[in-house]
Amino acid sequence: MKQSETAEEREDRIRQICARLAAAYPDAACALTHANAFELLVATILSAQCTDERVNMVTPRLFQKFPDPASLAAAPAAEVEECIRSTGFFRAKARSIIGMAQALMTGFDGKVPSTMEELTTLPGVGRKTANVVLGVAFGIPGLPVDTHVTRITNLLGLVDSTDPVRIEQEICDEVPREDWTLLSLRLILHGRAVCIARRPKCQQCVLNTLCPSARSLS
DNA sequence: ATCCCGAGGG
DNA sequence: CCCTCTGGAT
Repeated sequence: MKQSETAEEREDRIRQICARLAAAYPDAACALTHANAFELLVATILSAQCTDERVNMVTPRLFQKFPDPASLAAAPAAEVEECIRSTGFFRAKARSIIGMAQALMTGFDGKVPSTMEELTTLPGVGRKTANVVLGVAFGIPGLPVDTHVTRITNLLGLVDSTDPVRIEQEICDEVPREDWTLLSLRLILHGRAVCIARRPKCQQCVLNTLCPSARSLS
């Protein structure tokens, strides 16, 4: 049986994990196509339980028809639903983005707010979506915890929880603030390319020797 | 805990 | 067929 690592060993392992991810994904960036904070907010809401690639297929037409909060706030639900159908959860997502746009118009002068407290008052915007917008659009450090971050941090033995808030707190507590946003983006890239949920490619994983869940052969 | 919901991979 | 995809609201 492997005994639990000391605080120092853990700290060092986290540093190495961050370093190897940085080397593997030096140019990590948000993959959601967007021209401004409003578009990013819409795209991020649409990305729930859906690949970013598919979101990018529907947003050009959506933003052409509804380019700003004012037009989206006044959009017929059926028309929005038709635009975003292929992203799944289309009725709930249409309700969310239209309601979000209306809330921007009535409460925020048509502008996307830049605080966690304000963002999470918007329909369809939870902590994960808010963290994406804060980090990518406003450069405010945060750690969006999605399905990939949840899976990988648990496999790595850095956390033992599926509670996003708890994961965010525990990881942020041990990683420099300026690295939070990129770490999240890199974990997501890693989760898509290597540490795939269904069948992790442990043989070609740069975190192989740092991961208690790694298998040497499949 | 459950629902929302389409699309692609294995 | 079953699982998963940058979740959030009830």
